[in-house]
Amino acid sequence: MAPQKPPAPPKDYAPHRIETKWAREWKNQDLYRFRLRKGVKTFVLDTPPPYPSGEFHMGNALNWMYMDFLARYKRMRGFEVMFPQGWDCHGLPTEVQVEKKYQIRKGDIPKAEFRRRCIALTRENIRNMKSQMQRLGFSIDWSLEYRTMDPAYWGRTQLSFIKLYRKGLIYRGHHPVDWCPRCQTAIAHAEVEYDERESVLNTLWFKDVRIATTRPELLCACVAVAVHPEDARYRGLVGKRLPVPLYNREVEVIADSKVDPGFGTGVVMICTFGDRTDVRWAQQYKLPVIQSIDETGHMTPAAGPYAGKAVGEAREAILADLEKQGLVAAREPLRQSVGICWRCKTPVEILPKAQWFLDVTSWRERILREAERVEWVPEAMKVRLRAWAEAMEWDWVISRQRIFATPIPVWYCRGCGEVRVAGEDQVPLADPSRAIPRESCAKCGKREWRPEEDVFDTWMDSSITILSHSRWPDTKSEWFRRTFPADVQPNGTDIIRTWDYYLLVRHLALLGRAPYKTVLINGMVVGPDGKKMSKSLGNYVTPPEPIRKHGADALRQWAALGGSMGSDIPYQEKDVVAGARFLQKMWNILRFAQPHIRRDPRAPLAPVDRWILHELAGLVSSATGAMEEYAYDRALKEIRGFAWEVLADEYLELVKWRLYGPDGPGKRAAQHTLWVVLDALARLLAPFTPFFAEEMFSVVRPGGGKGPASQSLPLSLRDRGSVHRQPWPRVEPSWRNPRAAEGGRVVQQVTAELRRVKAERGLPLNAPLGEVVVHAPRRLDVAEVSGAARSPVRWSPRPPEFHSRVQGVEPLPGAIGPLYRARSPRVAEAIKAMDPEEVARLVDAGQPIPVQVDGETLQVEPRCVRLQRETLLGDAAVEVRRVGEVTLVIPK
RNA sequence: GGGCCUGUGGUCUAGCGGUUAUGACGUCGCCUUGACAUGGCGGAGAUCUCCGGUUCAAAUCCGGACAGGCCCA
Repeated sequence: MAPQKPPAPPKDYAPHRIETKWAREWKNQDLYRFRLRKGVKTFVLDTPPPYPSGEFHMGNALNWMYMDFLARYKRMRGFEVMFPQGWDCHGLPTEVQVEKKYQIRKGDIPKAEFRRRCIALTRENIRNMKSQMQRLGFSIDWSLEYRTMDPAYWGRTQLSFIKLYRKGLIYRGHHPVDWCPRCQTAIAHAEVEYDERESVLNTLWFKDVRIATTRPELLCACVAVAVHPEDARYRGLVGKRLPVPLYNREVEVIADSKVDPGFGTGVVMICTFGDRTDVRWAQQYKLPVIQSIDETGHMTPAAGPYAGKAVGEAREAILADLEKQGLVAAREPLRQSVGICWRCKTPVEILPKAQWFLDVTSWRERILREAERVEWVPEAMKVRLRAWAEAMEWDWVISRQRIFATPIPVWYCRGCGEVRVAGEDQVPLADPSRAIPRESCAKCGKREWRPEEDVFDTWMDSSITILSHSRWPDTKSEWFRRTFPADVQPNGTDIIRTWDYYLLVRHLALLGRAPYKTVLINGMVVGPDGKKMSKSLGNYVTPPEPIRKHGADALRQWAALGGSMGSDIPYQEKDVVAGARFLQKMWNILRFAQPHIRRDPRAPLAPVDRWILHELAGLVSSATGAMEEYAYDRALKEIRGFAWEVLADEYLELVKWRLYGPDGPGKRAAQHTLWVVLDALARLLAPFTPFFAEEMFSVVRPGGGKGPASQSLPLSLRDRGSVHRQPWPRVEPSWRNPRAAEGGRVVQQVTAELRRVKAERGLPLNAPLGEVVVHAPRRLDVAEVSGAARSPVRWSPRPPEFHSRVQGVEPLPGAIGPLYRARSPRVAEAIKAMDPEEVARLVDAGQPIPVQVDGETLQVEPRCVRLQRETLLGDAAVEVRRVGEVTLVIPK
């Protein structure tokens, strides 16, 4: 069959058609499958599993786009890349969604049924999010997909619990915990948010002492009163006992320097527990603990007549009674920050509860030391983790009172309360109540066991993701050795104190080593107004909208160019539009080039060909450097700049005359050079605009990996190979040729200048100018300039026939400073004061310039100055232009 | 209240010891030239938040002030 050219591409780039086409092809090819291969280095990303809320938001998108740039780049650099994807399924938000959807409370139906509904909803949400992720073109290996709600996954959560328990790092204890009365569960310190709320500061009479409190309902739990030890007003008070109003009790007055004498009256009551300071004081002074609030946020019998009332009601009732007895001295509004539940925004209470804990406080130093050894990008983010780890004063509460979560595999002896933890061979254990041990209690001999009803904190699941995909606990296998620890842990600034911290703690406890080598931290997406994106502010945009309007490749460019790694990125549609325009420009370049490109390595290159290859070499090395530093903004900016300004605006204009001209060495050189440049560009663009790059690659190499362009029928992706399986461009030695490149650069500069002259004269680009005389010290490729400018050109080595006058001398601080240090300003002044003609004479002769400074004569080297020359017109019939060392004379 | 980060043309942003201070969007003028008017050429527009200091030299380093953001209390 005769060779046949592929049909000409349509005029407008249609991102949807192209992107969906390649997405489909890639899916069929299983392009991103991770395999262990002999002699091929692995590169592992441990990706944070998103919570399947049903919506993949812009912040997720930014995070994953960074991961994808990295994964694609590393793959092209020859690594076998593991880019897994998982889902952090368990958790309160899903329980709340299910309650809403079915109009029930979770206690209304059997737990197993409730769980089934949670699973069904999660599946649906995952489906939605997954399709959004696929539309963005992430090179995820979906065969590694995991869900924390699958037994294969949460079995590992249980196994890790068992192992840590045996190591003595997990214990059950009776500790104050943060408790959400609405969700009726303990929550971790990291799950407590703070919110400024309006409340009332009440000043109450404790006999003749006034005490300020925002929570009078805690009077029944008041166990002491505290003042600052140096507060002169209360010196006599310390050690005395004061009666608690309404309750027939007396408490001691203690002195502690943590009391702020400026707050209220300088006297505070200590209640178990109003806040974290109360917890500290109760421990320090061994105060009794009175639990006044129950799990549902109602007063306990300890509150006496107020028992059973909700906290808010109790507060009002107590205040009313205090007023009646004249015990309220003052009431004033107060703005204070209140700890609230991250999920439902209900103020949290601190309650003493029996819970499971993971020890993190006793080996804090070790955690800090390991964090120090990890590479943080950007570096400053390390401080956040360190500060968080240092401030950790409570152990991590790992038990929760929820339904949709991993069960804690434990039973308690009904006789003596002895704890029995499941054996490693019993996991995954779906329901401890259906697997009651048959053995009798080793301690008391009784054979009745009460199953644990609590479940694990979701972070217990999600902080072992990497163990799931490195197939722990089989730590001996090659698979494990080559996939653990992860090379990069990418995530946002917002989850450093949770995700990065828990991952570190967990793996240090379990395996004695950090689970990642590098932590890559991205900033948050903010709205166009610079504020955090939120639905209530009306600046909330989700990826499908810009994708529908401009395509995924355009949105990906916004992510890459938005700013440097770690900085917050404003979402602005105009940036996405700019990305779409770039692709349209590239598309036009490609449409122009397609009939011309042809691989022909033996064609003798012209100076401009040398020049663009030299520029390409510079682009490849700086883009590579930027990619290595995760500086995606810099890399893409340079690639785009090269394609638009160097290739399209300059090179194409320079070689059109050759490409349109008759066949010959010059034409073939241009065809080949164009092919080389486009082939490299397709690969450079691949990490950022994977869909477009694939399309471009299919145009550049329709006939397969090495084959020349436009010489055979287009092959399928399978036969040709994907651009995403190609090596990242490297600088070919033949591209580096500074001397030849310099000749080409002069041609480019001269031609650009002539183009400017035409533009200024209102002439079309292809209009002739009349004979142009180019005065240049080095021989010039006249044919090239002449061809590109469509004008006769003559080269003359002699300086032009006009006189050039030296206008001034500019001292160069960069050369003078290091040589003359403190005298530099005076040296520069003295040079400026000299006769420019005289300086020019010396400089032209290559002789040092004698400069008088501080009564001394310095011999200043010519390289310390730059001459400013002015060319004088001989007669008015010509226009004179200077470009570097070159002078152009153009007929008017 | 504490820690960290950031203040660069109208807007967003790069640069982080000697640059004519980058680019994008916007803006103004000229130009339909055989890939592209979603384009080309040219222009206007920045005392690099302010005040001190270090240095021959500071947008860049140090201190302080002011403003914003994030995280924590």
